[in-house]
Amino acid sequence: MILKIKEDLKSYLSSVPLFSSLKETTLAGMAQYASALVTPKGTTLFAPDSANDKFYIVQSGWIKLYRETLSGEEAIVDILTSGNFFGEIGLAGTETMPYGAEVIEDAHIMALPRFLLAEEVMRNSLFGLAMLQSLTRQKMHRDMEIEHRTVQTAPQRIGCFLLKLCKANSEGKETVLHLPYEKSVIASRLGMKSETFSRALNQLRTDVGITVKGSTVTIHDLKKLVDFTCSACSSSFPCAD
Amino acid sequence: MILKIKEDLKSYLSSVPLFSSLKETTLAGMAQYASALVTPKGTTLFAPDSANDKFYIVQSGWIKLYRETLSGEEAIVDILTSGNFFGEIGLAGTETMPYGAEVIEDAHIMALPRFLLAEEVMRNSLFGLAMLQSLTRQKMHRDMEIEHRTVQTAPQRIGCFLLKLCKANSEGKETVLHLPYEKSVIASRLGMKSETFSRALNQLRTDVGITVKGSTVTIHDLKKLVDFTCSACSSSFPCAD
DNA sequence: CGAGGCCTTGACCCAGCTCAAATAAGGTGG
DNA sequence: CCACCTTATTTGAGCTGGGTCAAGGCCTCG
Repeated sequence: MILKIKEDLKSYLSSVPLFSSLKETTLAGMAQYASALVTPKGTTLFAPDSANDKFYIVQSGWIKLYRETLSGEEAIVDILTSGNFFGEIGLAGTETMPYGAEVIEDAHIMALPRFLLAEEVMRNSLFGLAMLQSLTRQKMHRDMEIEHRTVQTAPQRIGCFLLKLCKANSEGKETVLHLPYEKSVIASRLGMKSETFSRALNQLRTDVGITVKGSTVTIHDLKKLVDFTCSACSSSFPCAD
Repeated sequence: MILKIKEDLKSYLSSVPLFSSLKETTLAGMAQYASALVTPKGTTLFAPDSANDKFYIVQSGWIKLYRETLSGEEAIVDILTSGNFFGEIGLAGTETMPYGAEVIEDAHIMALPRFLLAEEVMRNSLFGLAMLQSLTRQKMHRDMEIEHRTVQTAPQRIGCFLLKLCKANSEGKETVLHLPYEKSVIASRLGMKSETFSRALNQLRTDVGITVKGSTVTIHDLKKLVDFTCSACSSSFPCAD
């Protein structure tokens, strides 16, 4: 399922914000070791608790990071897309990944051996700082996540998810957007079952006026949605992402 | 409520694991700017969303980090004790803290201006790496937290909490331990109401044989507790903390 | 056109929440 | 050290959001 293609890895790497402080020669060195993966939906990059010494950067598509219990229950930890990275966990000395990674929408991914990162952190403190900032921000998102799951209802969590999707084009009375991956995955990402997701979406439809047709959602009154959603959150729309 | 005492700040700083890579002179420099706070239970160090430019290291006692919604609901993000730190969030450029910090058991805390950290990260990449590892691990804990709240029942979450408390002295058939802070805070930390906590603790008493007297808990059969608790988790006791 | 995946709906259940009241546990001043 | 007040914890009763189980509906792809 995993193809490797050789093209201009270096130029891609240089376009990744995280790597903006890297010198040309460093990027070239990394490109030597990097591989580009073209992975179709359904590909498992690695299983939970498997050994792994790579660092991944998502170029396009969607990747799900998840943990699962002995009894087979799954908790989605995060869902990543273009520009996001994962696998940095090994920096803390862990040899195995505490989560698994699966492609949920056809993706292009770049993989680097992790030792390159550690080396670069030691050599280039600007890069270290960039990593630090990124992780700090990620940790904060987890905190938000925990808050959301504690204080928000299912329809509110969905509202929050929709709002994040339309951040960019928040102007105009009517916003049309596209759910980026399967509803059942969104449900699980938001910590609910898909039946609940379905019903909660209906509730949003009648209560705050959105229209759902397949994976297309139209928000007719943004303000109404914001009021409904953010009333049970510590930060309000447009919130720190 | 906050007293400043001048004593040997530097020697304390040098004993903090996070700072193990710092040179004597650096530590001395930091000590110049550091202040030691003696804070009684109930002290608010800073409110959610307040501006703050400090980095805190807990020497003793317990600190609660929390977020709260407009309607006054509170979600506890983390509870910290000796050796833990917080306030690093500013490294990511945020000027305000997305959470508040309150002392929940009399504490000694060290505060440093945050710019010292940023400086040191730039100067000393070993320190940068240490921060990075620490944050990586913290992020992973958040992931665990999210998993726990999704897949574990209330009694299981309590079991998990108890197991963490007796990690150190896990030998011996009978383990006696002390709840480190108020039950209502533990409840909230575990994402449940205190009524639920109380009932769930009773359930643990009858189902896995523990004894509760005030804030003292006796575990009569560790294995039984582990079996009960960890069956709905991706990692088993003694799990990566 | 048929098979297999998603998604939705209905019926019912239950863990955990809410409201209210009774107890316990500290903490304070005398 | 005691009486008193305040705050934490426990318990009871009843409710409900979201889960479970099972049956269709719908869409995609071979």
